[in-house]
Amino acid sequence: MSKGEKDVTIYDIADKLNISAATVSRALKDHPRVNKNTKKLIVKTAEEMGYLSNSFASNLRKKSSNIIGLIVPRLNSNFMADVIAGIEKVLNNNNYNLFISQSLETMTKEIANANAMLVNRVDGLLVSLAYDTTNIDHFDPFIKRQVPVIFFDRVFESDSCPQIYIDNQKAAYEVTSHLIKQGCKRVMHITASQLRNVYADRLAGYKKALEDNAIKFDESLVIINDLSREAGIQAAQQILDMPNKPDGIFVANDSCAVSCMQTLIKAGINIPHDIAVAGFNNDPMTCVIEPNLTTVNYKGYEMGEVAAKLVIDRLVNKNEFHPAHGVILRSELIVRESSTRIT
Amino acid sequence: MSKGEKDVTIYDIADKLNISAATVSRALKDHPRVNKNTKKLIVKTAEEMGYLSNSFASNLRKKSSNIIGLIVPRLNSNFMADVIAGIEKVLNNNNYNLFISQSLETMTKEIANANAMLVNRVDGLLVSLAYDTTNIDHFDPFIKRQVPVIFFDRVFESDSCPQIYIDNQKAAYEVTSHLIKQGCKRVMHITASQLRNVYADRLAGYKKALEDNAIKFDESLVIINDLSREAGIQAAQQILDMPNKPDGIFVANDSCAVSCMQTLIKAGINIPHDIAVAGFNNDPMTCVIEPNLTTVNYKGYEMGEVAAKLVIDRLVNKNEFHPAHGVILRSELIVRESSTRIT
DNA sequence: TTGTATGCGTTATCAG
DNA sequence: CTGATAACGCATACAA
Repeated sequence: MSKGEKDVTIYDIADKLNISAATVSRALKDHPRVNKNTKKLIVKTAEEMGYLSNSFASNLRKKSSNIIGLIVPRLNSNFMADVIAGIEKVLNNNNYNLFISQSLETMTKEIANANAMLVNRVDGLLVSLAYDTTNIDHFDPFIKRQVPVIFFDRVFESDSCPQIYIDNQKAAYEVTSHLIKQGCKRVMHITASQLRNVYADRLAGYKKALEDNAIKFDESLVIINDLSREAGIQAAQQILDMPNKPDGIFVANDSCAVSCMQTLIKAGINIPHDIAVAGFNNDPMTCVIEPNLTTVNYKGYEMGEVAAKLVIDRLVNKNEFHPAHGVILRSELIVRESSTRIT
Repeated sequence: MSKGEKDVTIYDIADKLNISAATVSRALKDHPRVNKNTKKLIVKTAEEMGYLSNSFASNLRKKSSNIIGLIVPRLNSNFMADVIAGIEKVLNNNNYNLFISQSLETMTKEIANANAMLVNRVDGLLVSLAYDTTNIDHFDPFIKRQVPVIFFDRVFESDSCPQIYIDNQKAAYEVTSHLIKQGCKRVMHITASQLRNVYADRLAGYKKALEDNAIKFDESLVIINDLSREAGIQAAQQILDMPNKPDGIFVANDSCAVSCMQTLIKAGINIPHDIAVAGFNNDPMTCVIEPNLTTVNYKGYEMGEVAAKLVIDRLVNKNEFHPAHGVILRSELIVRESSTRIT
């Protein structure tokens, strides 16, 4: 071991100042009952000696890490970036750190991530679920240890875990109704794993809108894929092969909607006149594609803030009764040219 | 404290089995010199009792966390997503965990992130610098403590920190030469903070290409901004106001290039015929904009892998001499319609 | 306001 | 192969 110098501890500071380590510890934690002058002196010498509190020891003693874990399907979306920014702001303001990981949409990796969070003893966990997660047993160890687990966006019904999300059914209802109002008679819906509330609810909202407009639900107009760019291209090809094409498409996310649109346009389809298209999420890409994509906007930043506040609240008021179990946030339909037939 | 049950420790397991805690510890760490049967028994009872190793204690004892820190300017780019995926793969295979944070392009936040990493005692640090970072003093504490710090993409010249990047000057030279070959006489360059190698080098490559083509460098054809979407729009407006417009633009990233292009097109400029445009990074957006954007591609995944391997190597071969100080990765020009005038 | 003493849960050393 | 024991560095109950 060629350690340059051994780490400075509170004992080293205590020795140097001829006081007890306890006083040093208290001073550095800004404990109220310690003499102002000695406190100042201790802080100063600690600085001078290059002291760094050993979080391992401190955590061991306090049995808490001040770290919040975050597990999301993917990091590289604008929505998730906003969520994380919101979470970070709140956590930083409350002296917590954030431990981030992504499941890449697989339950296997989600479980691995959860285990890493467990091993590293996060004080709380914020989760948005992967596509194929069928159960949430991997979060049981947290619940058993009283570590709050909070779901956001892609939630899971569970008494032990608060949930934060938007009214996906209502949003999808609005999108579909809008397409119908624009004259669409055969609206297709492209979405993802029905295991996830966000996609199941959007399908439900789509169905409800059809029903309310006296349009019979047609199973063959629903495509379930992974909403990737490639899946959008494939879906478009499938549509192009249909003898009786849809005249409207509601895609459950923007990037898939965009690649689908591109492929249709290349094949000579006029959007919105032959087929009107709408997406979901209000990704910046929606304003790059021509015609600009109609979509649903909801604020990730706010969702992140709410999630972080909620976990902190659980941590601070550990033994209190928490009535609020779910928080529903606002979303809004943004109509653009990809679906505008009537002006 | 209403802790459901106290955490199970190796002592609890030892008591139950009437053996020593030392043996339990060894068995759980798969130490070779422990009886196969007792080992099996210990592992089984640990499982049954819901034992979870206390990483605080373990880390304290071992003086290492098996956590690698990662500080990046932003998480929400495709490039960074690839980098992170590469890092994660390598780290996971080597039993390390990843602690991610973003500086949001400010040195202030970068310093805060570094401090968090320090406090949480990461074993190594991977960094891509923020726009306005003027020095790397905030990484000194790591170096002093022999914690390896490795820069990638946005690097900083420093003897103590290995660096991984692409040859930005060469890439920019190729882009600029390409535009010139397409007939551009007045190529504009839009880039960001010259504190960062990636932007300084790209400007240098741009200048070199001009020089080699006997085009005089014109200060007024260089715009330095933050390469955001908004900056792209502003730059376009500035261009539209110019009496003597450029006939080519090389933008140092794709999202700024795209918003700039959009604004120009809306104003009636024909791309590529009035102005040819090229970006940098090969973001998916480049294939959404019409005409598709010429750009430079480089593999983030690979860069992540290399960075992670390097940090692990430093950790494993702690006291060895490490000759390789920098790694330069490959990049390639991808020509698309936004810059194609000659076919 | 300060000091003393102890334990947090592991791992490593040394002895058997 | 196993056990006893001593750190690791900090925070707190209790005593002064």
